[in-house]
Amino acid sequence: MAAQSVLTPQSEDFPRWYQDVVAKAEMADNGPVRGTMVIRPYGYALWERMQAEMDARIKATGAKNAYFPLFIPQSYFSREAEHVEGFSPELAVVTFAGGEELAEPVVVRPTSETVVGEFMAKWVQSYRDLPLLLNQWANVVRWELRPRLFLRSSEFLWQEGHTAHESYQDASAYARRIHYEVYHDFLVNVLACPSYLGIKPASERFPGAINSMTGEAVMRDGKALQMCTTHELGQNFARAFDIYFQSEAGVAELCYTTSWGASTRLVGGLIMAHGDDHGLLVPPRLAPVQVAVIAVRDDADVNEACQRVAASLGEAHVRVEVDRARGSFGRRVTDWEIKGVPLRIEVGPRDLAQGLVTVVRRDNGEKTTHSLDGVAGEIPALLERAQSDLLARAVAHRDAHTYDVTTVEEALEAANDGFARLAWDVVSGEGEKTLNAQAVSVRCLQRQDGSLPVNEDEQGLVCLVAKSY
RNA sequence: CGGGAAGUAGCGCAGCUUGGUUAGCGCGCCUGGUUUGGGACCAGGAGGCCGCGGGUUCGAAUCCCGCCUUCCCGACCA
Repeated sequence: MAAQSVLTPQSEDFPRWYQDVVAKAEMADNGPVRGTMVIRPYGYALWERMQAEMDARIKATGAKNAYFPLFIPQSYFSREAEHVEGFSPELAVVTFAGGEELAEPVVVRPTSETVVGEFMAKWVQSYRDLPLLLNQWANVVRWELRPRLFLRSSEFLWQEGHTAHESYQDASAYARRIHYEVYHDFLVNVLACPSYLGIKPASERFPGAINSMTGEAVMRDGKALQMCTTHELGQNFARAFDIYFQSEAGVAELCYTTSWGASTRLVGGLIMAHGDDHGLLVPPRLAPVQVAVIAVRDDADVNEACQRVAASLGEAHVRVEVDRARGSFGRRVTDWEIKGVPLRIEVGPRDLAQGLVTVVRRDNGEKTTHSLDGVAGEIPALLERAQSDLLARAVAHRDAHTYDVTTVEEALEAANDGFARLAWDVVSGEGEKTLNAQAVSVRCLQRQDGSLPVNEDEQGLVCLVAKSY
């Protein structure tokens, strides 16, 4: 029966494969306005799972959710020189509303440091009010020149954290905590995406930040994708928005602030980090549907057995969906594969006659036979094994596509297939320009042991360079 | 925003070069039946401002101009 592949093979045309997956897995459609995106239920379910996992981690660091307005006075942006310069080109500005020209144009938020800063200034009076740890789940708008579903849309969904602290040390420590305990932990343990953590070189820094940290993942085609970002804003925004507090000694002092975000781009990252020619591959801990219980035939006994298995899985807190036999078996199997559901339990009359069902792993195609009564109990362990195998595969892929080199020329060569790692001294300055001219950028700087530097001034740093999305 | 490609049914495409009556095909969709252990089959059926606007012409999917959108490669970027 060997059907022709439903998706364009990755090796033939990776961008086309990506679009095929987005469409065939029913994740998203282009919106009517350039760069906008309609997120379909399956795509949104994936995002909701990401939200749930990240939200729990964010709250565990002590931050609380709040919500700030979509519209920001344009004047707020001019208060921080680098910020306005960095964001001006991609702002959407409302100049006309309620039937008339507005006295002051209103910006549709591209990020909320400014408006949050304004209110932090109001809420922070004393050192006792610090740290102030806020997060919001919101949409933002950036008028991007080259949109791609999930990876870069004019409007996207994200979380943005904003915090204010007494000291540089406290702000810096908290930012690093977010980077490790929220983002890195989520990326590794849920998304199974082992990304490189590092700091951005000055050229790639967030407008207004004194330091930007990033998590850079390796996609299946070897390109880089920034999965998250954490900024130390120093006192830049505190100064611009008068975020002062009175210290224990009774002196007015400027706060240190941070901001950090992860967006619906992660859905694109999920696709490109794990997907294969059969479609998406969703790590079990993330999957909105972890197990599809598939009725091979629309038969009373089969359906009853499916319901029983699904019910026991539900009791074991496994996210499960039953696929009754409406349509051909092969078609339904293919559809679940495209959506990347980690496990299928196939229930058919032949197996059932012996009290058996078949379990199939999406990641490696492995089929195993289990007893109808016992299968539900074995699923959690199978899901965990699939999760760790997926992570191991991603680590191997990352390592296989990371090349230690010594010159800018070698780095350029390596960037055709992945990341190049080399001494930052070699690249800093002219080298970075040379790389940029070939669409290769410095993704991040690390210490030699892979840990996060304090800043770019540290000696002996290495940089990871790659082509990126 | 620069360079390239493309917009014809939900999706993928043919038709356009050389303008000419009711615009085709495959998949999908609907109805009925047979099916269902890896994208099923038969029969019948629905579905089109040929991206939008203007122009040329007796006549435009087809030729010309403008715009919009999508895709690829860059610059901007989560």
